[in-house]
Amino acid sequence: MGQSKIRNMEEFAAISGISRPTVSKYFNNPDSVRITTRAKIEAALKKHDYQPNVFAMNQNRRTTKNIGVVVPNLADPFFSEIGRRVELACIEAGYSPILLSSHGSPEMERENLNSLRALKPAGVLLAPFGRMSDEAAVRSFDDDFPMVLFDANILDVGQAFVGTDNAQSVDLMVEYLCRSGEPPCFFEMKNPSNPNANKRRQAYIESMERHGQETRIFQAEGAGWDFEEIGSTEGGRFLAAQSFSTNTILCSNDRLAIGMLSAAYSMGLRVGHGAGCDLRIAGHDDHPFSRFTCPPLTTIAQDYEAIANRAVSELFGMLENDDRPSNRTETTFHGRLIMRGSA
Amino acid sequence: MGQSKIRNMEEFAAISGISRPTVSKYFNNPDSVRITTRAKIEAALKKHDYQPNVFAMNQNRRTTKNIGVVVPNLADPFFSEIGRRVELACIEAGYSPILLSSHGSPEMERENLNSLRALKPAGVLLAPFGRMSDEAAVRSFDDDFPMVLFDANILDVGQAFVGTDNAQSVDLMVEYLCRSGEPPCFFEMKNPSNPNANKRRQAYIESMERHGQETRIFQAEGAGWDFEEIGSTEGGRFLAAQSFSTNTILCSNDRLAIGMLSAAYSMGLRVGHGAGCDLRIAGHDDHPFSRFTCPPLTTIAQDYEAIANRAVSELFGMLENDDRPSNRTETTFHGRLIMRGSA
DNA sequence: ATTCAATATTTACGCGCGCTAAATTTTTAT
DNA sequence: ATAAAAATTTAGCGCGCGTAAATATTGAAT
Repeated sequence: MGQSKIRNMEEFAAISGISRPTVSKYFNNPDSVRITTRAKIEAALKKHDYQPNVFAMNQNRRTTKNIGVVVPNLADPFFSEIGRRVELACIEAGYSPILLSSHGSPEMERENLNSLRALKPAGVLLAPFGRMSDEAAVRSFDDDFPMVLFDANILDVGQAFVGTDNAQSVDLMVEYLCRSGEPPCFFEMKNPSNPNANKRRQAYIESMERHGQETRIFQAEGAGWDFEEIGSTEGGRFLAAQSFSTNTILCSNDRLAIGMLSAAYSMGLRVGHGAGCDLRIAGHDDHPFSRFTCPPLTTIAQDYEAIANRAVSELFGMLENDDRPSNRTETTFHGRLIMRGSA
Repeated sequence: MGQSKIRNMEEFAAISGISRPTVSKYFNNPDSVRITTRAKIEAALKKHDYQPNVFAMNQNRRTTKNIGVVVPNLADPFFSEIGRRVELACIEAGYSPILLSSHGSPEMERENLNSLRALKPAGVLLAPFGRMSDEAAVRSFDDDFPMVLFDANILDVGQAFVGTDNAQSVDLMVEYLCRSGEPPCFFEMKNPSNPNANKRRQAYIESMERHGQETRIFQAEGAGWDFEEIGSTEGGRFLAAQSFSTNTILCSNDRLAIGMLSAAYSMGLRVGHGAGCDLRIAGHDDHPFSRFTCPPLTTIAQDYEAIANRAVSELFGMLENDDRPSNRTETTFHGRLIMRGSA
């Protein structure tokens, strides 16, 4: 392919022996032109490799092929992993994902949404901060563009929500922990950065009550996204003070758990469910690195793949039907219990 | 700000009592118009909040404000961290970074560069795969756009390279390990995904020779980006077979080290430099999670901030002078030895 | 007040493509 | 073969802005 330089669609159309509007149709949808003309165009394409000017296209089209993908923090492996999958699914579907991280700052989430406006996205996939999000900004964006929320829900925002069923997943863990040893204490941040934390606490409470157990919640000070640090420092403080009333700790997420594992190690506490162990620690999310902690972390696996694919297909469903269904859907996938050494 | 809806620059110019081209000049560079007209424009801006259409701008400008940022794998915390910093530095400078991950696939690196072409980027910051990169594609891109390489170098590609001085950093570690205990074995992948690996091996060899020590290199099978998995499986295999000829292992990077820590733990080996320890393990990079391994990982910290900032400033230097200096620069920053529990 | 160069603004045109309506051709169905 | 349907072509406007060249304005020096 490709030797001569073609300036624009006009020239390319001339070369391929087809009129410009038809060539334009072809690039919008190759199936919309007659098979023979399609062949001609593609033949010319092989010899001259031309592609339409993106800016001119986007300027004149009523809708672009851009998909905004906004996550709160790409430095968190959870979001980099799910963001990655969402990105690939968009490409697969012939769209151009634009991946934006808010770097842990709700304000930048607002800025990101604002930048996206200028790109006239066909739709947006947003993993919001939740209650820390600028709700007015998010709602306003929702009014103007097709939007699907994932990971964290906001009441009535977006045409769909896709995430994990925290009630189910936490119950699974609580049930396992109660069955296999002492009932779990719950360790979390006092002011969690992620709204799932609240659902998980609630799920813990309900599950413990269902098992006839007393709830024991321990909240760490500190804000931000340095979860391991908080888990290590604050969790270590609780450990040192022997505050936990059982030997089993369910952490609100894996990153806190990793921090606590680190604290326990440094205190010489032996973590695990075997004989001679002092402590059981469990997490939630099945972070990419949880398999390699010492001991490996018992946790709940979120179905990254399913969440990403469903979020994308929900959005593309709206796009292709070109309507915004009045019935907002909420899809939650079950978590899977991953039993490893730590609990 | 902002009640009425302004369609285009024409309307906005009318409202502010200035001609459209002057308004256009203003948006290109507010300082380029007379102070009195600038005041008028900004007054109008306060009342009507308008912003120029990005697509129309980019179509007609000879150069956009887009900066392509391409990294091999955002799922690797090293790249998500350095990518993050590069991104922020670009925004700071008034440019629009477009962050693209190649998801571990050199082929997608080529595709990413290709997609970038369509966006007429003002410049590109590329962390290449190195020898696995499609060198022709990278060079061709280099011909057409200002480009700065970071993390991994390719001979004579890009107007500048910014990275870490592996010779210095590895030597620092080797020196420390030799001084404080048995000389290190070197653990790496046989077919490393990252070109720095080769430099580090070379640096290890030279440093060991300088210290009058015999070099001992152990290479793991396996390819791809699941470094922890490889470190755990293959590293564990070496450990089980007692292949290592000293009790000290320097891993080519932290992720391999994390895997090996995991293997050592599962085998009941005690890692550290204290009394009663069986093994010392050290890494390289100071991954965000290395502080929280068990034991915490002794490693070399790369200066993420400095690398990101320098790469960006090298690029913007070229952009603002609007010339491509003939003298290609290579900047490497020193690594810092981070002594923690593991070695 | 006048002059003149420096600077700012306006005029005029072009970028590359989407979209539409009407005219024409080609294909499909009868 | 013929009519109906579908696809293509012709023609042309519009999108929102950048930019070179022409013109006007400014302010300092006479």
